Amino acid sequence: MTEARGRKQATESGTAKPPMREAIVEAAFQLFLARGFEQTTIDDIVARAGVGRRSFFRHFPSKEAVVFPDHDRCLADMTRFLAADDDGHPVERVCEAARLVLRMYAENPEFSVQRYRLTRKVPGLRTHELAVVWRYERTLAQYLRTRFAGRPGGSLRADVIAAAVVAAHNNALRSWLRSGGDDDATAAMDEAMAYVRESFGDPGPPADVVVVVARRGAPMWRVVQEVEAAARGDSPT
Amino acid sequence: MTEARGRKQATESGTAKPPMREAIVEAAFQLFLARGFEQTTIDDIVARAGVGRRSFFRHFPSKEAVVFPDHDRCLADMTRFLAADDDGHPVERVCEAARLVLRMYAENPEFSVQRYRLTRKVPGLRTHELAVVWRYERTLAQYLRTRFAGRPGGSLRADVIAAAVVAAHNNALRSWLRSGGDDDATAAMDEAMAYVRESFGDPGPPADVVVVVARRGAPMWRVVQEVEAAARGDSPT
DNA sequence: CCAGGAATGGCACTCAGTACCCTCGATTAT
DNA sequence: ATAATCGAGGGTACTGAGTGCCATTCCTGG
Repeated sequence: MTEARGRKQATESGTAKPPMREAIVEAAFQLFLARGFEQTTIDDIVARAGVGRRSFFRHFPSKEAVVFPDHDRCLADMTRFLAADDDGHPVERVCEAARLVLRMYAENPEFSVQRYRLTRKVPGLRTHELAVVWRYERTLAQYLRTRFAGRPGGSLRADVIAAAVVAAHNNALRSWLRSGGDDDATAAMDEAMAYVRESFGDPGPPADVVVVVARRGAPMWRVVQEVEAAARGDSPT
Repeated sequence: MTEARGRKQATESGTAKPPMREAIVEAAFQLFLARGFEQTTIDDIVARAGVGRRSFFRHFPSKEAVVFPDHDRCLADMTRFLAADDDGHPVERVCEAARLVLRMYAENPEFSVQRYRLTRKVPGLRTHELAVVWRYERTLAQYLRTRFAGRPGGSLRADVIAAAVVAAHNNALRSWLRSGGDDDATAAMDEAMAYVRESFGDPGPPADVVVVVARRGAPMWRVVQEVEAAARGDSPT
C-alpha cells in the first residue's frame, strides 16, 4: 500500500492523474448500477473506494457530478477549439465543436451507455445533465454571438442555432446510446449536422437560391426535372 | 382569524385556490429578495408565512420549486392546447404554444422580473429553471414527433425545431425581462417566431426556390436583374 | 350528533454538503 | 541533517433540505 501510493509518476505525460478520482467514479458506478442512485449514499461510495468522505467532495462538488466526470475537461476543450480559429462559416464551426462532444462519448462506449441508462431513470441526474449540456449550449451561443456581432438579429440567431446544434447532437447521441453503442455514431451525427446546416444556410441571404435556365416553351417535365436536380445540388447539365 | 379561514369561496369559478400557497410564495419571495436565496431557510419562510414546516413541502416539492409556482399549470395548458387541434402547420402550432408561455410571464410583469433577477444570480435556481423549460421542450418535441411520424428524419426534425422554438422564446423573453418589463414583449416574440418559421419553412421542400427563365445567351446583367427581382418576391415580368 | 376524510401541524430521522482541524509525506531552506 | 513549509488526504461535528409518521382540526355527509 505504501509503495503503491508513493510514486506520482513524474515521468508520465504532463497530466499526472490521481488514481483516487477514478477509484471514486468506479465505486460509485458499481453501486449506482447495483442498488440505484438514490439508494446509494456518499458513505457507501467512499467506503467501497477506500477513501475518506471528505475526499469525495474534494474531487466532486455533488453526488450527481460523479456521474459526469469528464465534462469539465470536454467543455474546456470546446472552449479552446472555438477560441483558436475564427475563420470559415460559423455554423460549420459549431457543428465541429459538437462533434468534439460526441467523440468524448464515443471514447468510452460502455461507460456512456451505462450512464445513459442511469440518467434516463433518475430525475436528479436528468436535471444535472441539463445543467451540463446548458454550459455547452451557452459556449456555442457565446461564440456565435461574437461572430454575428453587428448583424440585426445576431443574438437571436446565435441562441437559436446553438440550441439547434445541441438538440441535433443530442438526437444523434441518444439514438446511438439507445442502440447500446452498436450503431455508428458518426453516421447519425452527420445526418443531424447536415439538417442543421441545411436549416441555417450559412451566408444566408434571404434563402438558398436555385437558378434554372430553360428555353421559353420548353416542356414542363423537363423544367421540373432540372429544378429537382438543381435542388439536390447536382451540377447543371 | 377563524372566520377568515372558514369560507372556501364555493361561489368562485371552478378552481377554489387555497390562500396558503400564495402566502408561502409571497413570504418566500420577500425573504429571497431581502437576504438572498441560499441565506433563507425553509424555517424562515414558514415562520413568516405563519404555516407549519410540513405544509411547505405539501405544496412545493423543493425549495427551488416555490420560485416557479405557476409553471405546472402552464405546462398543462400547453399540453391541452397541443392535444386539442391537430390541423395546420405544425411549426405554426408550436410557435403559438410558445406564446402561451410568454403570455403567462407577461401576466405578472413585476413578479417575472423579480424572479428573473433571482434566477440570474443563484445557480441552483438556474438549474431548476432548466428542468422546467426542458419539460416544455419535451412537450413540443413530442407533439412534433407525432406530426412528423413516418417522415424519414422526423424525430430529428421534431427535436431540433422544438429546441429552436424554445431558444427563440427564451431570447425574446430575456430581452423583455432585462428591460424590466417595459418593452413590448410581443414585438420581440414576433421577430423570434418569424425567424423560426423562416428557418424551418413548413412543408419544406429542400429550400426556397427561385426559378428564372432566360434565353440562352441573354446578357448576364439581365439575368442577375431577374434573379434579384424573383428573390424579392416580385411577380415574373 | 356522529363518523370519516382531507388538510394541517409537530416531531424525529436520514443524508447531502460544509467548516474546521488533524495527520502524514514530500520538498526545500538553513 | 534538521527544521519549516506545503499539499493531499482523513476525521468530526454541524447546518439544512427533504421524508415518514402520527396527532389534531376542520369540514362534510349521514
